[in-house]
Amino acid sequence: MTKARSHTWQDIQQRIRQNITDGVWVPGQLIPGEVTLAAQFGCARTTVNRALRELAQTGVIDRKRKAGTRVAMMKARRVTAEIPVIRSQVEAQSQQYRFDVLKRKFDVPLVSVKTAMKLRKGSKALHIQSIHYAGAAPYIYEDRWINIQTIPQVVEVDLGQTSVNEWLVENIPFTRGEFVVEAIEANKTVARALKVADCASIIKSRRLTWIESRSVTLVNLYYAPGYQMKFEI
Amino acid sequence: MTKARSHTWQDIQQRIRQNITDGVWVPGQLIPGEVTLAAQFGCARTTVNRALRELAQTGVIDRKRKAGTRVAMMKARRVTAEIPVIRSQVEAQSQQYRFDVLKRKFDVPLVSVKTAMKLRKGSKALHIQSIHYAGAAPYIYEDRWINIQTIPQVVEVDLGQTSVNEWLVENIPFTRGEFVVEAIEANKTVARALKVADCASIIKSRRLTWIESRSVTLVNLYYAPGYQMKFEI
DNA sequence: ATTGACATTATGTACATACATAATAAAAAT
DNA sequence: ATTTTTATTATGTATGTACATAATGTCAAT
Repeated sequence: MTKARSHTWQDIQQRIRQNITDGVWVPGQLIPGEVTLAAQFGCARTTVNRALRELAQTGVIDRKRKAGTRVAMMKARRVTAEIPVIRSQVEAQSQQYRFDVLKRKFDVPLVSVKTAMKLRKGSKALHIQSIHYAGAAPYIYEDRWINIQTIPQVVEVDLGQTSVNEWLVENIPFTRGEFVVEAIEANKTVARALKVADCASIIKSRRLTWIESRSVTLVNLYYAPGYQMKFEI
Repeated sequence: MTKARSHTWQDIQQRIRQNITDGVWVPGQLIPGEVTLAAQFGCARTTVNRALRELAQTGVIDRKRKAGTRVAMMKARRVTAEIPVIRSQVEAQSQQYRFDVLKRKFDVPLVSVKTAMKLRKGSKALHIQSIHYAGAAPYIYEDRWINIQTIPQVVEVDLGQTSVNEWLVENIPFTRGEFVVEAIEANKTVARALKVADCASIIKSRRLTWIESRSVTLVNLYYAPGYQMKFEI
């Protein structure tokens, strides 16, 4: 019996992981309870609990009260990505960042935008269109709507200096939302903005964020051809 | 003084969140220490710790020993998605799932594949190409390489019954890897497989997974036009 | 002024204990 | 046989205590 005398939850977690990757516990199988494991590893139950809790969070195991803990079937994999502000993305490639605001205007949004953002009938929203450049080349074309009911302060922001995006992430600290990615053929507007052919395949992302039940902003981003979105598994 | 007499870490977390969204604590600001907060909320420090720990994990706050805790500047947003097995995706749309294996063969992979998977020079890998259908329509075209050094058992699997993907997720429990998404124009092979025009814009994803330092599989998926990939923020 | 030793401090963790809660199994009532 | 009630059990959480660790500031030695 080798005694690795470290009872950090990370160590316990590692040993549990080991049992799974080594096939000691196979997917679907019930693993020993917390008390048993604690005794086995010679640590407190709370430590085992912490180790298991984080494994459940990342989807390696499934836990249910009374039913116990079993190795996940992994019907789904969780992928995650850090989506930095565009400036950082560009500068990370050691390229010069620059952006142009093409339009900044209060508009009555399209019905699709209005319903998505739960805007009141007839109310206007701030509509901003801009191009982000990496060096001389267009990098991303941005088409954004902002709910000025939720964020009235945004009206005062000087867009010559900071992009709305950066202003928002620095001043509106906590939002939730959805992020949808699809492939499209560039339409005329987008093609002209990104300086690509009309039928070019590009990634479009659509992000809608909320504070509580109030929409903040709806952003459509059109990425220049060749853009890769990277995730971790 | 209203006393919400619940000291669950979720409640404490909610109240801390509230302070951030309400602008009581602005981005970059140092917030009170754990002991202070515990006294304020009338709970144990460990409970505050749990609440703050999870907030740090999701990137709402930044913590450093001795330096204290401050509201994050949110330079980047974390997005996550559940990527289910294709069968589940199709069946979730209440459509019939079916797949065809076009090719299943041991090949010496291209150099790009070989280096990405860290395969030994000249060694073969299992190469599988298949089409996944949603109802009658092609849904995803799959081009996969499997490292048979890592997963020798896969050679025995009957591909008529279960797709390799499903077999892998059910039998190889714990892998890490990367997942890259981009927009491409369908080439001849893909276009024929998905029954779309040659220049059609489609999403291509490339997933490479590892067990420890041994590659498991490299999968290129080509999604039918219109496919949307959804993430949570 | 710079370096190094040391104290200070806020977060991080481990543990024992106690109780809460959800899901299940067993027992009782219909 | 079916439903309802009750007990059981494994996970989930809260707390006090103790100590670990990393980062910072302080003060003395050079």
